[in-house]
Amino acid sequence: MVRADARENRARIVETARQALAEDGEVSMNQIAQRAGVGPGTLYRHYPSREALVLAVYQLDIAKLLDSVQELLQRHSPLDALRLWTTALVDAMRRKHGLGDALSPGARQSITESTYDPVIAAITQMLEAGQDDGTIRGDVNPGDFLQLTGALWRAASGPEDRSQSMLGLILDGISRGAPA
Amino acid sequence: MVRADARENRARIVETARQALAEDGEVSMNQIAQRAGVGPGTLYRHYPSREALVLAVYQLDIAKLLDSVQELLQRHSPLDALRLWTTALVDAMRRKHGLGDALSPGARQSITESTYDPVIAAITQMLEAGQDDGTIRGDVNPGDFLQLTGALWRAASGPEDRSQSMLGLILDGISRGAPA
DNA sequence: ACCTGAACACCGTTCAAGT
DNA sequence: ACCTGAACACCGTTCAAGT
Repeated sequence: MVRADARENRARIVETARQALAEDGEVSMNQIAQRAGVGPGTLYRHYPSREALVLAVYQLDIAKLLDSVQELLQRHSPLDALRLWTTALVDAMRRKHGLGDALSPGARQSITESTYDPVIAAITQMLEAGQDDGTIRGDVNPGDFLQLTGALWRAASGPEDRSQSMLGLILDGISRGAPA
Repeated sequence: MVRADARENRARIVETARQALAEDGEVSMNQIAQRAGVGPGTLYRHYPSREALVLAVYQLDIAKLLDSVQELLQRHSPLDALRLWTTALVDAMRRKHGLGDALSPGARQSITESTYDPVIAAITQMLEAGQDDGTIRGDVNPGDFLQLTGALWRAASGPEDRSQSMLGLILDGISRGAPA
């Protein structure tokens, strides 16, 4: 039986860690515990290592990203929604890789696999919105788009971040009116 | 006036750090000091921060790399020498970037600039050796080759390391007999 | 002019004691 | 069933004391 305070602590810890890690990727575990208003022992009870915590944060990031699709499509054009969403996705990928060798290869792979299907679904949804209103070409494959996202991440992690202009090129390419 | 023991300590510290960091990129400063047989204070007298030390190691790496050209050309064919040398260069680039945000952007840029000319000279030397014995095309530009090296580094730092097969493609491309 | 090593504030992590 | 917080071994870094 999981107690209510435990459930609330758990949620507050990830949320706090998400903010703290966004501000400074090197915040200490004790600082996160303090900001979340729990003892260090409680933090470790829920997330037995730094790796486990950052992994949970990444999964929360992805979950929030998936939830954001609806709102983005309501407030922006499909192309702009796709641009904002992809930028956020690349940021999350960078943070995951920021873990460096602290993350076991197996864990990294399994998390990537477990998020593949919902990510494809989100991309599909935005592409279809653009196809419906005629701003995006009908022959764009969601898997291809995700593949290009990998290139964006590599560019963003490179010597100088050229990912925004690259993303601009890609979005031009999938726009209706662009040559096939 | 710089004392003899100071000069020796300095040299032994970088060399020790080079080995220790190669074995484990997260060795502590105190461990390095102990392995080098000096007190932590001495380490910090010569290299006032972790960043300064790793920077010095990187410069030593590059220096050793430049010195190795002669020997590589004696023991291997020009193409093999170029392959081994480029692989080592990409490794050094990866280690430099492994510093992450711990390295100030200015320091990273200035070190890259200061090593540019000698690196070009080394590449030129190996290309010319291959042109002399007829195994490398005569129209290969050293700057172009170095540019491609950047792509290799990005590939090596990516999700799966494809840099060796990419390097193979590049070397095939500059071989005599390959179409222009 | 340089080296030594004890010391400082802090790190990630653990665990006995509580409720 | 869970939380607290003192404690452990260690971290990067400093600095008074020595030679």
